[in-house]
Amino acid sequence: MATRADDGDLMATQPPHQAVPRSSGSDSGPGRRAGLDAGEILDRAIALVEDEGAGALTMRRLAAELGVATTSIYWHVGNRGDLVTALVGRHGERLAQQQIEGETARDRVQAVARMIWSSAVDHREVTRLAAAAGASSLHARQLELAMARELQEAGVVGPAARDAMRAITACVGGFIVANLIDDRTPSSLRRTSVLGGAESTGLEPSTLEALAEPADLPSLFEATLRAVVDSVVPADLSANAYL
Amino acid sequence: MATRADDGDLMATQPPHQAVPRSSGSDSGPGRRAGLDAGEILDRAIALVEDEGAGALTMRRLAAELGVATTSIYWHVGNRGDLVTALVGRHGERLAQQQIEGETARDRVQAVARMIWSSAVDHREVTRLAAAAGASSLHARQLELAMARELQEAGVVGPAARDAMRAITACVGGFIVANLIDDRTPSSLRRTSVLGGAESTGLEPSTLEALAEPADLPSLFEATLRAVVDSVVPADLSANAYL
DNA sequence: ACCTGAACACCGTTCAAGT
DNA sequence: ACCTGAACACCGTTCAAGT
Repeated sequence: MATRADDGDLMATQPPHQAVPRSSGSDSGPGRRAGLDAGEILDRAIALVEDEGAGALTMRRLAAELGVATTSIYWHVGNRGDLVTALVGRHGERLAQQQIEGETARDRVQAVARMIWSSAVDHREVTRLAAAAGASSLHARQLELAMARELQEAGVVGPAARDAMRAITACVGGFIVANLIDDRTPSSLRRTSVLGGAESTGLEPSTLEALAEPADLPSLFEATLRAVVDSVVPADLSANAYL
Repeated sequence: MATRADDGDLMATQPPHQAVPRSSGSDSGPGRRAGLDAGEILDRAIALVEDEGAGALTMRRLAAELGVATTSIYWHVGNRGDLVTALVGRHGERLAQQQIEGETARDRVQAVARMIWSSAVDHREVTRLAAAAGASSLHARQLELAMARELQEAGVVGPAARDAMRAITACVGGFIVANLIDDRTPSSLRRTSVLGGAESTGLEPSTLEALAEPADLPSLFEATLRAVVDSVVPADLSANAYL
């Protein structure tokens, strides 16, 4: 089917941006420039997002930041979708360095859940970008794998481990989204938006008043995740090994 | 401070789009046109989103759909942010019509959680739009109020009711987001994306294999929400009223 | 192999002008 | 009171062309 020269030729002019990790000095030919590499572009993009918000990440703006033509980015990392995916993945790998602590396996599973949560809080703009791209799970990938390892320690393996992980990370993700929204919503706005008008809600005044106040999400997170983890991870076997 | 005529004059030429519900025939003057009203615009926008996806909702496209100049929309409903907010709120009110069933208060709380979930599944594009605008909570507002009422029935009032509701809706929201992402991700893509390369993960093969398969989110949702609701809503008092 | 400028097809929004 | 067209300042993306 394929004539021998047909795709070997295309590689140079068609969008490459997949392999090209510019490893060693394999190309020191005459036309060489000091030049960009994908890593530099991604690091600059991460810094831009962290400093000025997810909304600041445009191809033109990033190119200006790098002192380069907009179109150069396409050559190295592909289009905006590819850029965001690579950026989120790269950032996510930096989140999985911390030590996991806890007595029981349950504690360590919850410790990983807490790490996902606090990573998101500490890097909210990257988190926002990842969420907008539907790449939250990619962002937390390394931490999710760490959670899967702790689940295995607790005796949860195979499909059960996947289900446990998915249930826990879904809840963690929900709290993260809630937190992202809360810190964009000025409290003045919340008060009036509980109801559209003044229709009767069938709620007691104390409840109505409480709904206008923000919740303490960090403690709610702790308590709720404790319940979810406990429901999904069996009690530590070593604790009652003597029975 | 304010001279008497300064803002009365502005009302007509400044963006109105707030009150104007075009109630009765209060204006049947000479220059009157059959014309738009905000409700028609919002309904058309909802239909557009449900038919062609959240991405199809642009000011120009919606105007074309209505056979009207783009700028007319601004007069009636304001800018795109206002449009989305109004649309999501309007759609949300249609979601709260169903009957809430369940023996115990706990069951009814969970029934409302399930209604939020299945509404999102049934109207995923509006849900996607709401999520992108950070308006998920507005979308579910009426159902959240219904949940608060059921919580009160269960004896949870005031700040405790708010906290219970926020914890439950955070988890529900997390499952909804997970579901939105799952049904955009072709299964072929999932398989290769579990790992970046082939680094060792410390996971057993059966777990690794399970992670490449999708989870059954609806049943995971049921089981997880049961745990969350139980942890947050005290057991029905009437059940042991005789003790 | 790498980088560029010009061009295209979109966006949301404003505003003076019409009736 | 309502609706319009023109214009502005942005986007992401493609592509022929340079070195």
